[in-house]
Amino acid sequence: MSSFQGQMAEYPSISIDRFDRENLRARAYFLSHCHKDHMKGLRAPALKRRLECSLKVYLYCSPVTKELLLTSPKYRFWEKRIISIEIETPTQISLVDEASGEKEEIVVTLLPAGHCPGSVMFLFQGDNGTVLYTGDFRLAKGEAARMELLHCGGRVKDIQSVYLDTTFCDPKFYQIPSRVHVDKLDMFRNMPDILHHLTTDRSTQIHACRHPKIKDFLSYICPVNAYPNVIPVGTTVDKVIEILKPLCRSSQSTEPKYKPLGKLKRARTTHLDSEEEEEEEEEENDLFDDPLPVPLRHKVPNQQTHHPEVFPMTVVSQNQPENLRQSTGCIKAESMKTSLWANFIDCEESNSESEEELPIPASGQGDPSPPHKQKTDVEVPQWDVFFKRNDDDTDCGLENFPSSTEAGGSQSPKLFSDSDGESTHISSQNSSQSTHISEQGSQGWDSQSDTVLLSSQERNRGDSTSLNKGSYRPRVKENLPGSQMEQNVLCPKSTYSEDVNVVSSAGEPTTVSSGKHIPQERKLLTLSTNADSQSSSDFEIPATPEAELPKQEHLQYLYEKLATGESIVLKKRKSSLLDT
DNA sequence: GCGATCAGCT
DNA sequence: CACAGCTGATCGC
Repeated sequence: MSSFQGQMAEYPSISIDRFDRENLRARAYFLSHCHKDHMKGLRAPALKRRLECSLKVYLYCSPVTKELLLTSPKYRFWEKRIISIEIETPTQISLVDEASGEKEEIVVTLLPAGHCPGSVMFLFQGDNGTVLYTGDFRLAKGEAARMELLHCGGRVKDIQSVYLDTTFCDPKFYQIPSRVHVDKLDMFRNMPDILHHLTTDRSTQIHACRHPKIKDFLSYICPVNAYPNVIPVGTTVDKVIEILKPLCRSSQSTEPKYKPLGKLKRARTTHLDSEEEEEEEEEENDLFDDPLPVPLRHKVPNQQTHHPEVFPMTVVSQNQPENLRQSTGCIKAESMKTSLWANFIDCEESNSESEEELPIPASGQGDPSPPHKQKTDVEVPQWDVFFKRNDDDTDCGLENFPSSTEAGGSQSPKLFSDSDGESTHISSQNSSQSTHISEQGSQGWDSQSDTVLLSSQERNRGDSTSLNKGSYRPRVKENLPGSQMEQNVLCPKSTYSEDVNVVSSAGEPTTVSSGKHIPQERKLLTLSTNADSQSSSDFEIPATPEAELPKQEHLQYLYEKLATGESIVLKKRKSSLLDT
């Protein structure tokens, strides 16, 4: 059980995974994943009343978590107060004290946690430093190194504090609980991509074969402080802290860690399944060489960077002929308030592995890396992209918010139809199973202009897909409440509008982030680029490249079963995929 | 009646 | 062993 009380020392005005007691006064809530032990107080009358009185209070989570949460009638009252944020898309949020009017800006980036569908870690950046809340995470060694958004300029960001899940802090726990099957498929009814890979058959549980060494993660991040969220039975907070202390900055060399993310990524040939390989690769690739490995997709600044210190953030941008429309925006680290963004063009890197290409929407891969490196290829995104995380290097920034990259990558195309308004997109994050689903439209959000997406990955969204065609159906971004919510991508100001904040014209469909800033709105439409094909594949969840794409018949079968309430037992992906 | 908590079980 | 969640019992409001 988590011992975390919901608040972080640096940003006490926000509450994460706890919604009771002191947390009732939070200016914003964050839910890392949809597990009961992280939802304490989330449906309590006290919080319900709070929402009724405080119209500016929202709950931020990943699209998948939002979807899962809202499948329960007990949490439906949150429907208009939940803002989903795409994975790896730095998003600026204004924390307003409704009583005093005091406002604080913070940028949050969701990073896949690999714990369960939709699970994320939260990286917060603001005036009080950069802090990381891991929630429950299960990342293989090396995965942190592949998260661009955890890096800036090729090295790990300067993280003040890490609030982490220390469940497996004890050396004797190397095995992840093997239960992975789900009891109910219904909750995934709106996420066919995920559904296709689930089973209720306990005998065919997906076995987690990674060996988390919650230690590896921390030593890599090397924060100033590390706070254990979970104190295993039989131990004490002090003991856990003692274990963590050697991994924190004071105990490590002060030398900056340089990790060529891109290289790592490139090297990686397999995804989930081969963790070990990943690990090895990682080790091999160490630093310095080749700082700019071949980027999977780099975003190149398409415009100039405005601020020297700015780091690229990805923004979906206008249409560029090629695919990448994303531009990267940059933010200056310290100046969140004024965030400056620069646009970058996203370049894709080619992964060596070629697989099928999924039309990935725009790519999001941003390469955080400084403007210098980049290439602009315009190729179609490759399969790997979906499965791998990009490790581009990055940026920093508010530090870096590069990433959209993955986002892009991860955000994969939408699969199923857009037809209903809800298209689901799942991006796969590689190993981590986190899935992202873009939400559909929720239409009616109220406005909230406080959220801004720094980078947009929208493209990923299926939307983008449509965009290409020009047939883009305006998808509203649901996340953001209402029109305003549009997330603005933080674009470099110059490029786009200045304020990041919000914006959208009301009424208009907000496009996903990227579009937002685009001057004329509807650029989105034009965005096309990225998105391209609708073909985006659906799943990203499968960790392995060979994973199969759900066939129409399979989906049909699933839907029928769901409709009739029958249980579904699927074989896991190992089965063949070949046909698609 | 409902929520919170705990134990037991899966 | 831990995880995540459900069920049932108990207690308090």
